[in-house]
Amino acid sequence: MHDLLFDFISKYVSLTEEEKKAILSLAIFHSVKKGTILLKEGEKSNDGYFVLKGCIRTYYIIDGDEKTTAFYTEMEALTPHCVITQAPSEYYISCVNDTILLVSNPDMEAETFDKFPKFVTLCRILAEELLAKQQINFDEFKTSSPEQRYLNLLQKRPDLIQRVPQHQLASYLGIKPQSLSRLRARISEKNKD
Amino acid sequence: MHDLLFDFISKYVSLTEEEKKAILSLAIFHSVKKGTILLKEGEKSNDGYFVLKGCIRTYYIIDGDEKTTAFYTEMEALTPHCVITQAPSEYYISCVNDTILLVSNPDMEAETFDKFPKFVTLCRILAEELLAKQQINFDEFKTSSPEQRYLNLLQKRPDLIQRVPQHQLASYLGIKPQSLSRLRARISEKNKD
DNA sequence: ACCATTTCTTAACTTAAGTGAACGTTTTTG
DNA sequence: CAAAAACGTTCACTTAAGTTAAGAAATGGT
Repeated sequence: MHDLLFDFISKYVSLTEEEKKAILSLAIFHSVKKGTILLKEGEKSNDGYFVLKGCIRTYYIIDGDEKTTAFYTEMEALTPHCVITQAPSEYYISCVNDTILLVSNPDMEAETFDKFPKFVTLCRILAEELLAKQQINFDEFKTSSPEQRYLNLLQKRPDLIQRVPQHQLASYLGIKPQSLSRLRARISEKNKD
Repeated sequence: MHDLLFDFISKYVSLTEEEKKAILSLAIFHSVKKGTILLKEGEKSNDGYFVLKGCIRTYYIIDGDEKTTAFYTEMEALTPHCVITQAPSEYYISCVNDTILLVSNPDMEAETFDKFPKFVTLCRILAEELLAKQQINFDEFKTSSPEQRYLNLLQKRPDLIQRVPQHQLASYLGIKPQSLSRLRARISEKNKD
């Protein structure tokens, strides 16, 4: 499990043994059961998450129903908006499957940043890279139809379609569950020919 | 013009006079005319942009027509995806209005980061903050209809509706120019009562 | 193994966005 | 200044998503 983490980090900066130890001494690993809610709307929290195994999602409750807006799987990081703004959260975070997480918080980070400036650079690069990736995602979303978005997801993250319930996928694609059902029927109708 | 920049930075970290001088000696200010193309699809570039005054946009050309996906106005930064990936750009960047830009590149940044570690922290915080803001934007986009998105824009960035042509706004809202026209007519019809 | 709940699909109907075309208006530019 | 190009609106028609409701299938808990 630790190797997964260090292999990932080594893509960005090289760590000494001392630095690896520092991470392990500070990092808090959590095993979380499917369905567990990590953060609720209205709550304040300082926890950031890094997914080592499994899948978590963010969702809103609007007019009584859930709108899932993002999924985070292996080697993806989520710093909730409320950690940045120090305001109550606008959304929920919960576990789609049994998940192993690394949980961080700003105090712990500040300490590490002081001792090992390299980590500031690591976080800067990660954040910049995520930002660019996120922008491309958003661009693709804006410039394509629900059907194209679904086909695109099928290509790029087929794992999600396996492990995530349809109604959660639907709002992720920006449509209603019934529309996703219909859209899938339409596609498999086309593929019959 | 410099004051604008330093006022902005001072929200995140405090700079000594020496550090301010370092920025000014490295920073390259550019005045750019409306319509100028800063980056074309297929080109490689290492330039990042920080908008001091005016407005720039990113757009794709898909099936022969422009799809505008983002606008950057005063005190907003854009690091093009191709700077991160070192691959040819997928999109164009051009000036919506006459604009004053601060242009940076990784070499220059690396030098500054060495001399003043404080700038690494500044960039980390900015990137993390932008990432969180961007996520909320994306969430709002996914969970609302074109009409809601337009009304939302009217509230949050009324300046854009003033200075940006309708057909650019339309793709930014994820719809066709004709649909935006109709949608606006629908809204003003409602407001007559 | 059974019941309750949640999830997924289907269908009929409504609403809004996409499409193609026409037309008036504004802006550009030679 | 005049012609051309770009832009915005409107309209009729097509296509796909939203809505409401019902029932089938899968899942979970005891």
